[in-house]
Amino acid sequence: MTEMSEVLPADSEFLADCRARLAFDLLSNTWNPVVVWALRKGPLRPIDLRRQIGGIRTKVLSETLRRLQYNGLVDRCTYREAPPRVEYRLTELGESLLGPIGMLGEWGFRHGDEVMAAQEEQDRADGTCAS
Amino acid sequence: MTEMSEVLPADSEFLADCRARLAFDLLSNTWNPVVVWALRKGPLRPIDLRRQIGGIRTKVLSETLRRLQYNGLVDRCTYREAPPRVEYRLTELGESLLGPIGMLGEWGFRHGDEVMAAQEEQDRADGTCAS
DNA sequence: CAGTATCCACTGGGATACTG
DNA sequence: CAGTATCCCAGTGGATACTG
Repeated sequence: MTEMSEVLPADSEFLADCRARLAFDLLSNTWNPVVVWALRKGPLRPIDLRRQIGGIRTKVLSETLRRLQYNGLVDRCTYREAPPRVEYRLTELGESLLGPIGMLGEWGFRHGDEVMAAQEEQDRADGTCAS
Repeated sequence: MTEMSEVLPADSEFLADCRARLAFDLLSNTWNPVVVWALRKGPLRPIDLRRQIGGIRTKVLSETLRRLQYNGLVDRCTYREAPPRVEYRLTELGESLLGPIGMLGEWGFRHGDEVMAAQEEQDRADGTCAS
C-alpha cells in the first residue's frame, strides 16, 4: 500500500481511464472474486473448488476459470497421472487481488446493516405515498 | 483499516455469505464507482456530473443515481430556487467506499500491463494452433 | 436542466444434459 | 472427473426522443 500519488493520473481523469476500470471489470463477474478467494490457500482441483464454493455450476465454474486464466489471474496445471488431474492456482497477479477482495468483503460485513437499512427506508418511502 | 480478523466470519464461509458480496454487487455496475468517485470532492448537479464523467447518457446516469440512492450511498438534495436545482452528494456510507474504489483503481494502474500481457499471450497461444 | 419512455443488443449465469 | 452444448431469462447499458 504505497502512496497513490505516485501511480495515479490527474484526479479528474481517474476512473475515466480504462486502466482504472480493470479491477472493477475483473471483480464484477459474480464468481470471479469467489474463485480467486477460494484459491488463496493454494491450488485446487475443480471438484474441490466446487465443493468449497458450493452452489456453482460446472459450466459457470469453467467459464470463470477460463476468464481468470485469460486475464492472467490463475494458471491451469495438468498432471499426467492415472487418472489425469487438473489443478488451478493463483498467479502472482491473482494473489495481488487478494488484498482488495478481502477489503471489499470486509466492507460488506462492516456496512451491510447500513445498506439494508437504507434499502428498507427507501422501500417504506415508496409505499408511503403509493398512488 | 482495522484488523480483518475481528469482523470476518470463518474463512471457509467468506464470500459465500451474501453480506460479503455486497460491495462487489455495488461496484459491479459500470457507472456506480465512477459516479461515487466523481462525487468525492462534494455535491454535484447532474449536469456537472455528466460533464466531469463524460460519455454517460442521462438515462444511465439517473438510473445509476437512483441505484446509489436506494443503497444509501448518495443523497438527493433539491433546492427550491429559480430555477429549481438538484444536487447529489455522498452519504457517509458512500464516502466509506472511496477507499476501496481508490484501491481498485490503483490496482488497475499498477497491474494493467500484466493483465494485458497475459491476454496477448493467451491470444497468441490460441492463434498458434489455429485449426 | 432533470428525468423518463422506448427499443435494442449483449453478457452473465442458472438449469439440464451430454462427451472425453 | 473435467469440460462442453443448449436453452433461456434478467439485468445493464447504449441510442434516440420526449416531458415537466
